[in-house]
Amino acid sequence: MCFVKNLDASLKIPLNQLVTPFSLEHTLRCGQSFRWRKLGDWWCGVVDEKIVKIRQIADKLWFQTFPEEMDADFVKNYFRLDDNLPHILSQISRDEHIRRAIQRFSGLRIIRQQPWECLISYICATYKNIPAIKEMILNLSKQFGTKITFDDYDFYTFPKPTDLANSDIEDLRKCKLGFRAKRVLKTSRIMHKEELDLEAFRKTDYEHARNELLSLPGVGPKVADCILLFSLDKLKAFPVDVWMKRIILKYYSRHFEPLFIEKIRNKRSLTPREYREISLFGQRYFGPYAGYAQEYLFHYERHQPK
DNA sequence: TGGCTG
DNA sequence: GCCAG
Repeated sequence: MCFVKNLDASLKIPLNQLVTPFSLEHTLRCGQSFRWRKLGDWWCGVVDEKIVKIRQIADKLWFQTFPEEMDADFVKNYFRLDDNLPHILSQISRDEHIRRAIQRFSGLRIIRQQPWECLISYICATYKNIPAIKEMILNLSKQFGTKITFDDYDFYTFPKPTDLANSDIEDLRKCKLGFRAKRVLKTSRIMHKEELDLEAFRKTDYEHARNELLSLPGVGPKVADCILLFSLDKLKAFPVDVWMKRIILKYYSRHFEPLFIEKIRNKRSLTPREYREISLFGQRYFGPYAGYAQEYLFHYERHQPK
């Protein structure tokens, strides 16, 4: 077990669970990111060009990065430890359903992902489940990224825009992207030409950033909201997928017209108008941190026995 | 509103 | 879940 070296080789981040509640496990298992796997006691992921190896023991976080050594601020930034979670949770704590989810998954945080990787990941996520998405992202990284070996395991960095922009559509298809290949290629070319500055959207408002994202091939309302929430600091974004629809039908139907509920009940996907109505409800009902509410409800419902 | 890669 | 028709 040479992989599990002793903790002395790691940096420590003490967490005061009262002020900074955090659960690494819930945060990495809730399906927002596709790049982490658990090896022994450690979670391992690729962030930027670094391998990050991290574990939590009670109120302490231990981590190492490779090849570049990163400090605690890097980890704090990635896991949004700067969010005032107690305050956020008190804000979204609107009813018994969300309170149950918060209790069950306390410490779950939204991750601050890299916008470019997040963009491509959620274009790929269209009409796919989480394991399939993880596989696509891994395939893309193996094919177009850079291999880094750490603790006897191989990791691959996520390809740069130029790598995908200059790729052959057939090679993208081989990564099991299917009809998403064309969308990924087109969007990569736009990003490669730097026609859109994703990072800049961190500072602009939600509406503006969203409209810009919607201009990209493969980015509709749901994908845009995921990118805004998971990588662009737009915590009011309220992505609506099949799970969120189920949650609305199960717990929140009384907030909608009966006719509306009937319409969405039996069909597979929402029209843009229906999407908008549910998403706006989420933002109105849960407030400026609606995205956090969405994550807690989503993760909670996915763990409910059918 | 249906078709889409496997 | 997005996009073409």
